[in-house]
Amino acid sequence: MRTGEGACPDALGPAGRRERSEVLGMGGTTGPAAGGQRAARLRGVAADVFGWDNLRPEQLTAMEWVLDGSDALVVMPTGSGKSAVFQVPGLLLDGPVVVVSPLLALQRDQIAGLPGGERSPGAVAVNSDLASSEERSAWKRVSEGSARFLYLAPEQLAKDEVVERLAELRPALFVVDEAQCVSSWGHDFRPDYLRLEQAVRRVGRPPLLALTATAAPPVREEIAERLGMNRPRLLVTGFDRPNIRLEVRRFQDDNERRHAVVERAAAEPKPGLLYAGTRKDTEYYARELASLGLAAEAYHAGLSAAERTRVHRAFQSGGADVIVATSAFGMGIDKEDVRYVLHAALPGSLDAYYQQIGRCGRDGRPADAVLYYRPEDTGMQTFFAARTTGRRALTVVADAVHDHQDDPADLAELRQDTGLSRPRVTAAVNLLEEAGTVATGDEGEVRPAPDTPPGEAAEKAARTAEAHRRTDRTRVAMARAYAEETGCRRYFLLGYFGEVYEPPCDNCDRCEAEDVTGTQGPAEAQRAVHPTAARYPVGTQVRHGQWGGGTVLSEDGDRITVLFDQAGYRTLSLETLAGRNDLFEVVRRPGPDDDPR
DNA sequence: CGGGAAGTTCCTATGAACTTCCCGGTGCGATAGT
Repeated sequence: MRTGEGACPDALGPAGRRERSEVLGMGGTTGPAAGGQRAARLRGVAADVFGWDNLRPEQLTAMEWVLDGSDALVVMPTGSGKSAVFQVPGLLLDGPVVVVSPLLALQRDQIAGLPGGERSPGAVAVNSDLASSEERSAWKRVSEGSARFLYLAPEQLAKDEVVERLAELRPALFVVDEAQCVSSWGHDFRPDYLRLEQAVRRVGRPPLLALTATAAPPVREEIAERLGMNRPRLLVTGFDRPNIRLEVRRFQDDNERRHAVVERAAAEPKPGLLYAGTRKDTEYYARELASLGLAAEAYHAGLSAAERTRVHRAFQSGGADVIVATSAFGMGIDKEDVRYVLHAALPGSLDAYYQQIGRCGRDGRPADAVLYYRPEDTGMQTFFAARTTGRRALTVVADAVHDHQDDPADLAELRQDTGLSRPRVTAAVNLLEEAGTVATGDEGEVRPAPDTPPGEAAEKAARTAEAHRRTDRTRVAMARAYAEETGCRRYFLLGYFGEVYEPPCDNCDRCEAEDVTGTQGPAEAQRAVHPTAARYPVGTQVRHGQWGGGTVLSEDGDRITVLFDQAGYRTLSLETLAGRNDLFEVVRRPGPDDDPR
């Protein structure tokens, strides 16, 4: 977050976002707390230590929750002072604050952004970059209290010695920053994200605070559940970014698409971001744009650390016109004046898409988010969604857990027994545990559930993995549905994030197309753009004979999109459903005071 | 799941059409070698 501007971070104003916050009781019962004295103390710390003279009401509310010791999930846009929510109350708590953050570079930036000198609240990061003497001194600073904030990647908390040290220090607060990673990375890529609950329990179960800029309702629920939050309070500020113009261009031919992407990137105001689907494509587009005279740089995880740092700096300092990147680029970027985000391929989910396009137009001035789409793009995303922990690994790990029945093994021992890599063993245990066939104890030992033979355990875990695959595939399907949407794109996108929105937005290609055609459009399209008479308003609770209970996310012409609790996202044809009360029924229509999730 | 490079077939041309095979995104931490 930005510091040193002498004011509280407040990006909501300039960006023109709707300053609507919702305090949603996911279990908690109260709205903003009244406590004037607590607010005064928080304001004092904000002003004296950080130099922020104003706190926004949302920030203050969340800070009071933290001070109260409640678990809380806060969804706020990047640059809106999210970090302040733990930094300010953290200094009023009795004990160190653990901050779990996914990238070491992000940890470095945050620590560097804290006030220095005498007023420094003190912050250290412990990770594999440190020499052993540096590591010792970092821990010493935390135990002496000269460092209040301890930044860790989730992998650190998989180590017994780290957990034991922390347990002795009795942390006063446990923060999970970029908490969407729990859902997006925890299942396979970085499985230690799904073991944070164990770690929190083992360090004395301090109050939990999860922070994220982008999380659709099912992601929020997964974060709360996976972290083991206790009746968490939920604060969500408005998602809409009205200054970002939404557009999708559809192509049959790949070469035509490539030309169109290059032309657009070259013609748009600078600077911009171009997301490509593969590393190879980032190099291709960067080369093409460079040949047109643009300062274009490719960025992906295959580059050396030095090269990545160089490109990152060039972007931040304004020395690059366009960065052509894979999804590796972006987290922690805080640049105000990005004018466009183009996608040369369909992303794997709208969660990823919204996060990526959210990186333009932070100054509130007009910006473009354009998706260049081919139906074939879903192929690669479906391929990624299909990869998961295999049946073989589940069987081997379930057997190993069972063999240790009388002398339970921890993850390190299971790794030795099975010969599988650390992430694979962790992912397998996560699945077995989610399926209820093993349980992890307070010492990190993994025990089989009573009366569950290993074969059955592996079978159940495989079914759990299959359910995750199905959900991932429905996320790809939703990204595709956005690309093929015929009504207002903002309405569709915000519906995905559980936000009620009244179209037309007049700032997307579909709304503009309707304006041009006037009343000549087909009745369906008219209804899609002006669905004031929507038969199934956003938030309507429904029940489907095959897919069970769900929530309506959007209505587009003769189709509605529903998020089913078990079956994921589905698009249903109203024609098919007409008169089939046995197949489909409305359980509850949203009222004015309803939770719009 | 789909694209693209490399290999194979047609059967006696010097390329075109087909088949096979491999590849595709995110980062931590630890290890091996300078």
